[in-house]
Amino acid sequence: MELRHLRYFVALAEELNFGRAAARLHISQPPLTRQIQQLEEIIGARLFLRSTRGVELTTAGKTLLAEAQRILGMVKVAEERTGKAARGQIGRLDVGIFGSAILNHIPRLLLEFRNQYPEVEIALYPMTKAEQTEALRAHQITVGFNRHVPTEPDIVVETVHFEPLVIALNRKHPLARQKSIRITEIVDEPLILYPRNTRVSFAHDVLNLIRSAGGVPNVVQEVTDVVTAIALVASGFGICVTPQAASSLKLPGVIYRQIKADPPPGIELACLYRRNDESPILGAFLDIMRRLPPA
Amino acid sequence: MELRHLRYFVALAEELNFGRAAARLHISQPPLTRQIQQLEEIIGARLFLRSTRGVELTTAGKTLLAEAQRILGMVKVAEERTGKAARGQIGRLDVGIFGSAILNHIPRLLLEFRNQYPEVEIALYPMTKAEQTEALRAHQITVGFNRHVPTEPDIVVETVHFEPLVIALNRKHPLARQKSIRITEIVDEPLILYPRNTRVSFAHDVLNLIRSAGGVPNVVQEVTDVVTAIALVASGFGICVTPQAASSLKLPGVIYRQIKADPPPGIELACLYRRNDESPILGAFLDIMRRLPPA
DNA sequence: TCTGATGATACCTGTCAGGTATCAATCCAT
DNA sequence: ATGGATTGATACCTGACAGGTATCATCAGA
Repeated sequence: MELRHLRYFVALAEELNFGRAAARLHISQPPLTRQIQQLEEIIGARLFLRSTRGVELTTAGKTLLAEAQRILGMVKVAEERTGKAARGQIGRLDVGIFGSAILNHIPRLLLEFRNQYPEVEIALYPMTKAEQTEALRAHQITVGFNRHVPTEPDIVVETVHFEPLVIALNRKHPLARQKSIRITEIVDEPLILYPRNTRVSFAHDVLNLIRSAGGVPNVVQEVTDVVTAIALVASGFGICVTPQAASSLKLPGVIYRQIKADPPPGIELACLYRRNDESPILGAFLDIMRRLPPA
Repeated sequence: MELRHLRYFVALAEELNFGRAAARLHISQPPLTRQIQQLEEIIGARLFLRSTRGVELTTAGKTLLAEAQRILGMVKVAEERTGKAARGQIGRLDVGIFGSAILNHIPRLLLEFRNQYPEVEIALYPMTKAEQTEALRAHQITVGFNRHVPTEPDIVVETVHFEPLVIALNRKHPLARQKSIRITEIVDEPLILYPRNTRVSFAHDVLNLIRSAGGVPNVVQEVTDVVTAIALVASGFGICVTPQAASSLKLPGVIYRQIKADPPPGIELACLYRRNDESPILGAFLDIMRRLPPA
């Protein structure tokens, strides 16, 4: 049996007249007669009762009509869905995220993707950087987000977003009068380090920055969250280096200053995916990611 | 798109190798290559990633695979179901029944039909004889059962079952010594008539029998149910003419005797259906009905 | 009885599915 | 490196068959 048989059958079942059905199918009447006869032979049952003033469905014909309409509908849906899948408009995007990475750029990105591809399901999996690489290789996730930038041959690492670091300091601090501050100017300053006890974070970058400027980090306090860190700055405990996003946290007595350096120190949010991944959903996602304007 | 495309696609998606898939389909490899290319053109999307050591499904291909398998499954089911419908193995049989008619032959018949055609749903509608004819014409029922035998040009009436009438009488009655009794012998006997107040019943037949034998019915009591009638016979009120089925009701002092006549008087259970009804379910039902041995 | 509508049949033709032969690309064993 | 084996793609031919035209048989209705 071929879909042609079903298409012809449905047309005839709806018109109940060979001539009209044939016209609707843009063929002549004899081929339609033959195809219907053939279908009846394939099924092994008479589907129509013919008379000189039209045709009528048999019980078997009525049964097949319902089935045929469902099948033809499914074929249409299958064509559309397959096309959509090819264009990345349906399916699922599995995203590996690394804890705090979700706080900055990513929500906007996912929101934009969801708006443009509403039929793509987005699944988020919190996992470490090592787990992300592994999960990518095992096809458990399609993209991973991470701050770190490792280099693996089969995994592409693409920078999504660069967020400069800023220095938070008390308004009474002498350096507060400057628009921007050099790292060398703060090497001896009492430092509030955040976050603490986290395996990989920009805290390491901050310490390295100071060391490479020839200083010895003078950590007076380690805290787990950025709010506490800034509160300590407000109280005059010391200064704190944070991502720029934290500067939206306005506490009395705290001001934020850019770091004067070339290139400016900052943290990079990177996106990881398989080098040979041809998935149209990934393509669509990367496309949006690359086009998304910075906040 | 044709089912051929889907069949070939599924074979290739499962084998992931043109040569093997072609062998499975009993065709050679080049036509398969061409049909798959054609399908990709119809869908407007690449379905396979080819390499020199086999093929791999794309995202679109994976989507289509699921759809195609469902569609091909449905086609198979549609063929089977249509064939079954043609053979009367699925569908519904709507039966009109007339009150007490259900008590005798019909349960056995319906049970036998259900055993042979378990996938046919049986619906019973109690209705009068007039309603049955009407319901048949309106295609609300497929068969009706009735005691009466009207003659309508478009409705076929077929006798299902003939049940002889028997005479119930007290063991002390003089006629009780005979094996069988003539109608002429009971024309003057006190008669217990049952059922009463029923529009169409064998009670009329009983009265007509007596009248045509030259008697005047001597009705001493009318009762609504057969148990009361037989109880009155046991008490010696009179005799009663009942369908043979009632003789299973054994009360002390009551004996049943056949009626000697040619043809023997009795009641006919008839089956009604539309003369032009070609429904295979009806055909199957009538077939079973005609073959069913008497109780 | 004639007419117009219906579906079926006979026969022709062009398309296309499927065949064979062969190629190009890649991998693997030597 | 290199030849053989394996993969999918291409070129070209052929036969089956879908679809065309012409026509028939049947039957309802005027």
